[in-house]
Amino acid sequence: MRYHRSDVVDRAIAVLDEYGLESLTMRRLAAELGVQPSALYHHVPNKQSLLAAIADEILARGRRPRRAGAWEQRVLEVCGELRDAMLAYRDGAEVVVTAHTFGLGAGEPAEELREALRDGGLPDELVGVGTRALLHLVFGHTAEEQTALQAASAGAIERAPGGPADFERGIQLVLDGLRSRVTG
Amino acid sequence: MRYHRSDVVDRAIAVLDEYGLESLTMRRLAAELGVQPSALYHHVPNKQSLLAAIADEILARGRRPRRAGAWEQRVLEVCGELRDAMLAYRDGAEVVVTAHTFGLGAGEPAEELREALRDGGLPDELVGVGTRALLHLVFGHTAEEQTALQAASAGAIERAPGGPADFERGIQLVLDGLRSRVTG
DNA sequence: ACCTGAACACCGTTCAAGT
DNA sequence: ACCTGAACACCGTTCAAGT
Repeated sequence: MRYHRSDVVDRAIAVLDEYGLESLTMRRLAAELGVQPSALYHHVPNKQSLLAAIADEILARGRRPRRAGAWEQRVLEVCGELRDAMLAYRDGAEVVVTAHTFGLGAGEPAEELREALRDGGLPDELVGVGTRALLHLVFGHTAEEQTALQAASAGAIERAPGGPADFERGIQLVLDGLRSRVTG
Repeated sequence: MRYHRSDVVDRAIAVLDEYGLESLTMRRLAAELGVQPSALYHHVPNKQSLLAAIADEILARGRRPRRAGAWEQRVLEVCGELRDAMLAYRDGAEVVVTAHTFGLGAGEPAEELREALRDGGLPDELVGVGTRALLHLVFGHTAEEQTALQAASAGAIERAPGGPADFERGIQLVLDGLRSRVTG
């Protein structure tokens, strides 16, 4: 059987979700596809770019139709969508955050946030600062929440610090800061 | 010659700073110390805990005397200290952020931020949300800034999006959000 | 175009044995 | 207590050769 790049990415996400990031090796993925490890390099230049493709696909799968509303509402919607998308797969947050830190992927959601802030009437400079702040909050919170969730489900009964309520409160904090500059 | 745990951590930081995180292997570190790889396991239980110890040490080395001042000033001071500490070593941000995401280390700076927010008269619930938001901002911004800096110095002449000015603006955004709830 | 087979240059970690 | 030597069970990636 012959595979395409998307088959490789899809199967990689399945392996990630079932066995975790540390088990997602090129050799393991190849075995899962019934193929030699070297065959993967016909579909993907290396592991790093495969991980970037996985990150993009995880975010793409989490996309939801946008309900119109005030710009603050749109920001909350985009941030919530990002969080849900990452939490939908085991180690999803780690993969997405790592890819983003190294300048790969997550360009689309950033653009959507940027637009919302522009619609809010913020000066260009604040749009950039605000967008980055929101993304860092979403990524940081979700990564922490996911490791806590996974640790809890693995038996280590820790406190659950995050959750959707704390998540929204953090975003609201930044929104308040932004609002105080457009209303002031 | 016989080593102690702190010698191992110190040498690991030196290797990290000179050759980068991807070159910091147990085998490489052992060679650097003139010792067999297995010898390291007498000083450290595994690589993960070594990385956690490195993260703690990097933050400890960045500690500065605290100048008294308003609580907002103290927050800015702590955040700036964290950023500088991470930027002081190659891949320092990645090591510290990863350790923090997995629930290891960075407990001390979190406590200091928490105290500052309490001194600001914020209700307990906001102290928690605010502290986490500030940490995520600092970690996210610094990680991104460091990869950009290192990519730039490696020849890929990218734009420098971060820098201390953008950093402070992001923190100020959260401070504004917090202030709007204590003054309101 | 896509894949196999075989190799290269590595990893983290364990464990009996030495001093 | 600290270290050696040797092994175990893996990695990512390359490359000539096949179809």
